[in-house]
Amino acid sequence: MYVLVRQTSNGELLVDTLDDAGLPIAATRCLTLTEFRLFVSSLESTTREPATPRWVWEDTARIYSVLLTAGIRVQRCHDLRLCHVILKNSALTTRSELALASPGPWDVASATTSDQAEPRATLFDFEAEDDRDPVSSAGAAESRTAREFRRQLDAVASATEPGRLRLLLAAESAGALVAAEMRYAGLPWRTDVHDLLLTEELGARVAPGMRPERLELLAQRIRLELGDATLNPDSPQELFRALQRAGLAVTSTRGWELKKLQHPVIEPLLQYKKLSRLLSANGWTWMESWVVDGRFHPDYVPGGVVTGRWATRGGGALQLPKQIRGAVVADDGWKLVVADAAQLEPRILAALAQDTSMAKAGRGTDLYAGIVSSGVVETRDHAKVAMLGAMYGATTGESGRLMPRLARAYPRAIALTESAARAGERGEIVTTRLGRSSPIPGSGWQEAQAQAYDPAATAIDERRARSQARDWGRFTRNFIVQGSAAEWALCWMAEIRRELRALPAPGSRQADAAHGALGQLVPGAGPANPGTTRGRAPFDATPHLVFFLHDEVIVHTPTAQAAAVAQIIVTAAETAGRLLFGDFPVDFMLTVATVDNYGQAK
DNA sequence: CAATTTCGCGCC
DNA sequence: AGGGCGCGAAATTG
Repeated sequence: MYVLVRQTSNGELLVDTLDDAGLPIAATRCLTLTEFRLFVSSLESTTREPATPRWVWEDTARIYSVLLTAGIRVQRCHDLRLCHVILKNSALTTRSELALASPGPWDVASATTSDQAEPRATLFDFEAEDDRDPVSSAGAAESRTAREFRRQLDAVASATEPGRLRLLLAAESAGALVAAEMRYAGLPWRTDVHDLLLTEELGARVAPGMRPERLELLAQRIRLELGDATLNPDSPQELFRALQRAGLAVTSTRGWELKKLQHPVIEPLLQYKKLSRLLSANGWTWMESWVVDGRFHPDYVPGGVVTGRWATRGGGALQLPKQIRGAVVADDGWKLVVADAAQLEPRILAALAQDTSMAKAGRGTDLYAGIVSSGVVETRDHAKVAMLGAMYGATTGESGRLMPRLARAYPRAIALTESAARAGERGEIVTTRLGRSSPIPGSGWQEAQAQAYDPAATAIDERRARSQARDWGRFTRNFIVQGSAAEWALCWMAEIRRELRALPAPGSRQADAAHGALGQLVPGAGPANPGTTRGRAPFDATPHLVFFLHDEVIVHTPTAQAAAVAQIIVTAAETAGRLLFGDFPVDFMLTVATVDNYGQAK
């Protein structure tokens, strides 16, 4: 069963119950949030999967944040905006009505800021009456939203491999739920620990715009070594000129270039860059702007990257430097279960290519170590560099030299990456395991290629065209692996989320009920970080996902349930592997750590 | 002066 | 010396 939900401008919800074909089976109802909460709980508590309804809406980021704030959680959804993008571009649905239609409102770039729980104007900015499609075959009452949903169902049903797309759309939508829930719950963050870490590294906190002591001392050493008393080491231009004057033949001020040089200024300069980065990216200013009531609430953007990876907006959540991960501390009586998929992308590649030799190298062990013990290369480092080179398209250097050996040992895997690269060089699209396709190269790219075939083309034209073609080939080469890995990760998270919700509470029912009631009714009740004043949502008292980073998750859990959580995460990885690759014998190994703070994990 | 681009570096 | 990002400060442009 599907239930289509639309927000009106006055904060009420329009609800349509739909059959499996997406056609309404009852009149539209208009519910307040309170009425809707009762509606959801009546449907979700009495029915078990797969009878549980799938909630269909335009934009999870927008509507679900409102629901979460009202204490409403759902099990499954279909995010029309995210699914539209997939179906519009997928090689599996090219002949569908949806893909063939000229660009419409569903194709506009999402400007969703999901900035807090206010119901904003929706895509169509509709009042109840405006959202009607007069030409709909289902009758004048069918909304444009419902019509889009039917278009999506049709596209899937007529697809080359509907099963894969169905899984992809479900996983993408589940990811959107997870993203909204993680943003809502937030990552436990101890500002006092963060401050301590910063003070150890940089010196005591100073006013914004000032340099903390250790940074100032380093700046003075740099000025001394370069003989420039007024040098501002934050200015690449000034620094570049000062280095030139000191006789250092640099082409930039990048750290990796400086590392190769011998000069007394190099050591303090590299140190300065590192600390300066810490201060500006994750210093006290960051802490004040992004940590609220002991939680860091990044805005995750599912589908924010063309490959299907997530992006984030605000706070740089996908780049939390290792230096400050110690500030991510579990609440008293709680633990963090940190899990990351070991060598995820090579394993994905092995399965994509059905390369049993490569899969075997990773069975029950570190995949790179397995490549070494198979005698392909001598060291783990070589195995890693070679594999990364194969997936990213390295042609030169050490990685390039090792490639032939990899190609001999794993011909199927390497052939797959090569064919993806060749397709991209020809301007063709490539497609992930579940059916997400790469974009068509832009008009500039295509013109440059066409121009190179013109009889009047110069050698420079040809060289530029070849170089751009290779660039796009590296992109498509990586796309199939990165994109399929993102799909695996979505399935993994969706499974974790589902199993966490089904986890029975430990101990007596009374204890659990008391805990839940306290958490719900008493602001600040329950385990809390120092400084936590926010009331806790009901589900915040049970294990829940708090962080995701491409191939890594963190679950915040009461200590008593940590072991069960770890088991759920491991089992979910196996399930995700089967969902994507069926019986193909590839292991998706995890490193799992149950810790008090994120800094202790690996 | 504000808006936009570039640089450099953090993460996977 | 290769893929994907986001961000802050400096540098440049309008």
